[in-house]
Amino acid sequence: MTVTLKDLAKACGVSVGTVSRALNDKNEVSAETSEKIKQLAQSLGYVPNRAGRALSAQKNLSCIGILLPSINSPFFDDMKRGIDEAHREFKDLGLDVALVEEEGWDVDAHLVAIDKLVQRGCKAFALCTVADERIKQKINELSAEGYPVLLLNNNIPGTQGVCFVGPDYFKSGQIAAGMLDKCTQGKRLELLIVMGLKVHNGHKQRVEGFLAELTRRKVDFQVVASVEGHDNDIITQQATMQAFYEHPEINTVYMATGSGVSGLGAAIIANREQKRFVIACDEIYTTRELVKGDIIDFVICQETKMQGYQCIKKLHECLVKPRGSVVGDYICDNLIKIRPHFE
Amino acid sequence: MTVTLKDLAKACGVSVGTVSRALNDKNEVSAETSEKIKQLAQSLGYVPNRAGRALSAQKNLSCIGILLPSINSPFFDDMKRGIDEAHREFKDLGLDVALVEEEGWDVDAHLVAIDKLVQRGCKAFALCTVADERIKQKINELSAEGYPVLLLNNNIPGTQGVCFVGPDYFKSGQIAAGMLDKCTQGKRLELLIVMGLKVHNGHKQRVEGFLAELTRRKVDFQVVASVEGHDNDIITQQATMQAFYEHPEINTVYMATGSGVSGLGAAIIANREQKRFVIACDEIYTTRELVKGDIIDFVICQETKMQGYQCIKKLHECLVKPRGSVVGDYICDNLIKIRPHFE
DNA sequence: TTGAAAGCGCTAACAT
DNA sequence: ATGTTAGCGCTTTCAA
Repeated sequence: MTVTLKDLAKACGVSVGTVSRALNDKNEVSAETSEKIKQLAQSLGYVPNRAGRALSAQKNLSCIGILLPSINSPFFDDMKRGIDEAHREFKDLGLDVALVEEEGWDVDAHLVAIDKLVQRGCKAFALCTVADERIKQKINELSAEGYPVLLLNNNIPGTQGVCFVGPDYFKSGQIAAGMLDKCTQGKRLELLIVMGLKVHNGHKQRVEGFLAELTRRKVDFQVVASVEGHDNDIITQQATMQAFYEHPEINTVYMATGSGVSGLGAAIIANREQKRFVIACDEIYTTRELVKGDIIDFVICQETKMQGYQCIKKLHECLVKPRGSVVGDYICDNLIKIRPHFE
Repeated sequence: MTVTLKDLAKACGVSVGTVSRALNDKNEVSAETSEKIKQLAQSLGYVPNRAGRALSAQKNLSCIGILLPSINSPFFDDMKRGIDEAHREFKDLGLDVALVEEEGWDVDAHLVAIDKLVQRGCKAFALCTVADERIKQKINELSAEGYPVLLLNNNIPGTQGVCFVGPDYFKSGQIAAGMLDKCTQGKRLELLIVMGLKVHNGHKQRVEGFLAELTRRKVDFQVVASVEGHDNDIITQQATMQAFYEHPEINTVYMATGSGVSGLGAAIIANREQKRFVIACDEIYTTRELVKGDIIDFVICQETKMQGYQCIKKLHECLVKPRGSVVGDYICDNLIKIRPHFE
């Protein structure tokens, strides 16, 4: 049979209350007994029972706070679906979820949003935000106070005691390059690269991975133009059309961001007489339609829904597990999708 | 606050015991009260609390029985990892798992294995087996007795009251064809198709999807040869080499099964002077190595680990939910993987 | 600093 | 057919 608190209590000659307190680092227990109990728990292979804990926690259930820059951004739809699903699943395990949505990546707005979550009494945080100094500081503060903080989708180097749930952007770029190499064997590539937001590390890393892999594979290529779409449809369309106009030799397009893809689509369609190979990133409704219409050749997707699901699962783990135990990153897969995927 | 049994009891003017019995269809409660209680539960949006139920069930926890033809088949390694993970996660929710492994797809052996699981007292079943009449009958028997039966990886049409966890094989073939079309634009394809086992529906469906999609896309192709590898490395190698010998014009290979891929690899390497485009299925160690070595161009994978995880999650749902509620299929994704995925 | 005990939601055994 | 109650593993008050 599995080891319970009661077993430990009996074995140690103390009460269950004391064992519980020792294992949860409540500071009302003597260092000596605490040590003895922990050692015993270790050697007997004690694993806390989630059901018991959940039931007990039911009275004052703990809340996870999530920040998403998801307003007017269909990219986050699937992620929210994943969050909802996990929310439903973990509710009866004593967990609640508070979601705050922002429009875009404004640092001040994000700081306010985080404070809002704190004020709501959240006990753990999943943040999809940017690598800004003040944000970093806020994260480290929360972390120092003992709150688990998880970075969602966009990693922020230089932050403490957190884990990351999101894709490997560099590899995403490498995979795009690998596909291109397979599909255009030998042909010289005249490239247009469409970048997204400057504040988003991932978009940059994708381009780096993309170029690194093209180079490593000795693909014959040249970056003819590189434009910034600012994750905006109109800007993306204009910038792309101008690039096509100035550099009609462009025969390949790599778009390193998911947002603004409608603009890309419009630009390609307007220049349809010239056949170009087009790679996009991330799966939203528009992208699917463009792939189905053979405007985009393939998409490198991230498992967005899974990210939403996992960030809750991970934080639940943090809250349930004994304090200080490591919770690893969840690096999701880069999925290549082509037309049959969407039909 | 969430609705509990106690709330329902109070609202109905009966005891919690009666409510519990009514909701779980124990036949010791009058049809009348039962109906009333169920209606109220519905309208109040009662959702049973997993933690409470799990804790209560802890005394006599229910066991899930799994049958896998996994002996000497690395394809199932990841699936077993997924099963282990889910097993660990659901243990403290009152669930146990019994795994019976077989070598290959022998009907008699599988029937014996299923009986073994029944004798062990399993309350739900996940079966990776074949579409044989006796097997179907056995499944329908179990189902009729009220046991949830889930078909894992290989669906069996004509079975009752079950759900399926596995890939869309037809689409897998379509995707292979789509990729081929993208990568070999315009070139005429002289095809070798390597089939797997006759008893496995999936392999057949892959080939069907593959040919259907090539045709739909008006790809210029011809199936020069089609061999059976019987999921065996030696046979696959010999058959492939002979096909290469008899039809040196073969410039494309589609292997619709995961097992026997070492044999395919050996055959390709032995004929390396002729460049051929090679598509394989399913991800095992050997496949990864062959992709890294540029012997295989890309692989269409199924989410094997996820299948292992989900079959337990689904069956847990079946056991926990009120009897008769529908549990949908889990159709996993077809993942295209190329070299950067494995590096 | 520790022990004792209540209670979280649910099921099953026992009592009526 | 229905009510009552013990107990699953855990946390957290309340006493000591």
